Amino acid sequence: MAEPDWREHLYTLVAAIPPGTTTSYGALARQISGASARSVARALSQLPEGSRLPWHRVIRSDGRIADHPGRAEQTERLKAEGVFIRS
DNA sequence: AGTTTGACGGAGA
DNA sequence: TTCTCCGCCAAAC
Repeated sequence: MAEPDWREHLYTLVAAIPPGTTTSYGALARQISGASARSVARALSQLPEGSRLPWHRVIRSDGRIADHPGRAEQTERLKAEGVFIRS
């Protein structure tokens, strides 16, 4: 098959992240065959607004919030869940 | 077809 | 700890 549509897999994994916990792009990429940290990040960047995926629980491997326009919102949400963020 | 861009990661300074 | 450089990879120009 020419198209490794692992997006489904990615969505499943993201949806399975327990509240109050976080994971990283690279960690997800390692769980998905054919994906890389870059690919995962790009996939999430294209996520539609209506999706109920807890995308805010995906941060960088160093425990910081990734550089992106929704970074403020993500920080707020994580803070609301009591997640410790390296600042 | 070649270059740039980006919600990354890791090593080195 | 922060910054830079390089590798990776697909989409956009």
